[in-house]
Amino acid sequence: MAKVTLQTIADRLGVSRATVSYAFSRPDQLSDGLRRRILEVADELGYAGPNPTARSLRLGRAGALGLLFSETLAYAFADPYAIGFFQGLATAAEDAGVGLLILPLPHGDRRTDTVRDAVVDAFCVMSLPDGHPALAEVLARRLPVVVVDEPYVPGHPFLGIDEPAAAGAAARHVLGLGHRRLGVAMVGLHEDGHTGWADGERQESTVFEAMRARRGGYQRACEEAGLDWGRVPFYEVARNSREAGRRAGHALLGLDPRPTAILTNTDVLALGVLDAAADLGLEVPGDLSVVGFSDSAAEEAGLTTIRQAKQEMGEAAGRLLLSGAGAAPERRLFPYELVVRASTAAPHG
Amino acid sequence: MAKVTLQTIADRLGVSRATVSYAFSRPDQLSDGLRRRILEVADELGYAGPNPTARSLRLGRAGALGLLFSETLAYAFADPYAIGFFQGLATAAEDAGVGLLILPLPHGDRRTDTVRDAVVDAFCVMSLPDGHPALAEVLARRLPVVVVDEPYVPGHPFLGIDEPAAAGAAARHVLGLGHRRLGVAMVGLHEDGHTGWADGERQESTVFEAMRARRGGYQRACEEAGLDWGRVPFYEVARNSREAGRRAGHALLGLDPRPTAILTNTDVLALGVLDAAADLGLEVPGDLSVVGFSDSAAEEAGLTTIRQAKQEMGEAAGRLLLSGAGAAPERRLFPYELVVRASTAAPHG
DNA sequence: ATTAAGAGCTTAATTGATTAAGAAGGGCGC
DNA sequence: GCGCCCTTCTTAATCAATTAAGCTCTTAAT
Repeated sequence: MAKVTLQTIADRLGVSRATVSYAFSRPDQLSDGLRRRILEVADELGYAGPNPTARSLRLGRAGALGLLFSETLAYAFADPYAIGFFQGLATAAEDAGVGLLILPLPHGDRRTDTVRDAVVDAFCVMSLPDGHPALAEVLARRLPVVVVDEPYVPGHPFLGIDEPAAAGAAARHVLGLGHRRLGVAMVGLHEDGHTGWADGERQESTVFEAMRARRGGYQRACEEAGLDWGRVPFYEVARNSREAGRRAGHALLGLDPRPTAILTNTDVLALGVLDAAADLGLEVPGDLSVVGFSDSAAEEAGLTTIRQAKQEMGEAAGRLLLSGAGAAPERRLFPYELVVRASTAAPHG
Repeated sequence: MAKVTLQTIADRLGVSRATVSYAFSRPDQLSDGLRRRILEVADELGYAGPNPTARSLRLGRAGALGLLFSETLAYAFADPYAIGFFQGLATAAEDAGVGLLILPLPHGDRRTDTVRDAVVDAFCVMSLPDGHPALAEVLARRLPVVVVDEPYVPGHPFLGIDEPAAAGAAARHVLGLGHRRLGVAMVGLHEDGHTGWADGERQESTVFEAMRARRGGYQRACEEAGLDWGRVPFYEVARNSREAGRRAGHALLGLDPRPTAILTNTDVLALGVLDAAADLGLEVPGDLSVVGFSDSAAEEAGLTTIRQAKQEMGEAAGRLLLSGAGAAPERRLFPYELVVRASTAAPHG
């Protein structure tokens, strides 16, 4: 079963390759009879149809959108925020009839062949740490690119939220309720897999721009409320999992004096903190207030959080890339919203 | 800014195109000096690197796995079972350093250009209804294909579970607890968007093979227990959502006599049934037993369900396709397991 | 001095299509 | 009978690479 190409069929019928091509892609250029015969022979020979790669080369379009995400794919699919974004992006892709090519970035070994070889028309980059080699590789491809959340790349469209403001809103909410002993649990500051207390230097050396900005928002709000940021306990975890959140929760709640409010930079982490509180028999929000981020897993748990329009962002990213105007260097900040639920209240006492 | 190709660089330097190609892909074939000069000029001209499409054409590999799913992508990303499967598939893709191309199947208009044009090395097809045109299109591509869950395509590898047996286990569980008044709520029987009671004919004319098999498993178990299947109320919903499950729940629980146990073919639906029970002030499992399917969203809710190894299935599918032996017509049934939690108990007597 | 080996580059075939432009033939009006 | 248009097909350029094989020189060994 040798390879069957347009030429094979052409030879068999004694017609030119062009004719066979027309039979598939431009029926009006051919007499019905010949066309039928061509399709018949194609079927007989087991022709798989015009080779998409060759077609793509000739037409100069790939029919796919590339998606880059900082984490392993298994992880990406486990993150409710990412999933929400994917949904939006997929909707845009679907409407345009193009595929969505999810590109793995081998963690550890930092080869980026997969970016170099991706047959796509544009790239959507989401949450890459500063200086990640994949970003350079993407830019080298000179295709339309839009970056979501981080990092900001001058000259390319950017989609995100006003991170410091959003984080500030979360912090001011609990401060406004009267809390003075805050604790912070954050994931995604570094890529070294470290879990534990983070001092000022570690906090600021974050390689994830958005997380850095978020932290800055917390700090600013605290300082405006007269708190000494240096005294706000700050726990860093390596993975955005409920289990990691629980660990952070235990660390923070084990302090003396115990924080009365804990800020987290993801909902998943916040859920873990709630678990820790439950472990210790603490009432939420009576003994402890908890704030999440992104409104991705918060509703059922009654979690106060910052809502982000993740689906809208995904769709906007897709449309921007597919509109061709994908290169317009636009910095678009989406609205966020503090959603107050049952996980926050004034401290007693 | 005209297009820059290998040739542009070659011309500029007065060397052959082959030389420039070697500079990128086979450094050992070139003197260091020339190679450096080539890379320099490439940079200067803004060369985007060897064109992946051309490369792919020449090398005969796409570096991507195609994934087909019956639903809209936004929906696929909302389905915990699908997500679990994706995770596994993505892990395999990641290990092999290939991308995962998610292909939208425009719902409604049934064009399948996207399948025809997909630049992939193999296809993974998941849960397609009988006779869906996309399947024919996939088979026409003559690439390695593996089908997951449905439909079974003779001559191609198939991955799934023993649906009738698994469904039977779910049914026998409640029957064994002493329930005699069962109700069934199922999604994904037809594509006509119908929600309501399904008579025998509608039940059996299901276009989704796996769901048909599942239903058969329920029926068999009921009949073996001496129940008249024709009297078991069967409610069909169009979408796999919690809201749809609640609707089904209300329909079933509004019957007189009221069922004491409800079987559902997804966990999401089961959660909706629990909502309906709560609406009506019914105790679970005291007044009502509920069984889900897939163990995709069941743990937190304490739902009794059938656990499927979705991640393992995804990984197996990926490895099968990437091993090249992807054409081996294997029919592999994965283990399932009845997980009994707090949503089922004996009916009170 | 002669030959073999090796380094460094070029030639040319190959991958599998699309499509503008041209050519051959038939039908029609004048 | 002549020119003109239309249909139907062919020719040939093009898309952007990879790579086996061949050609020149050096260099080293005999």
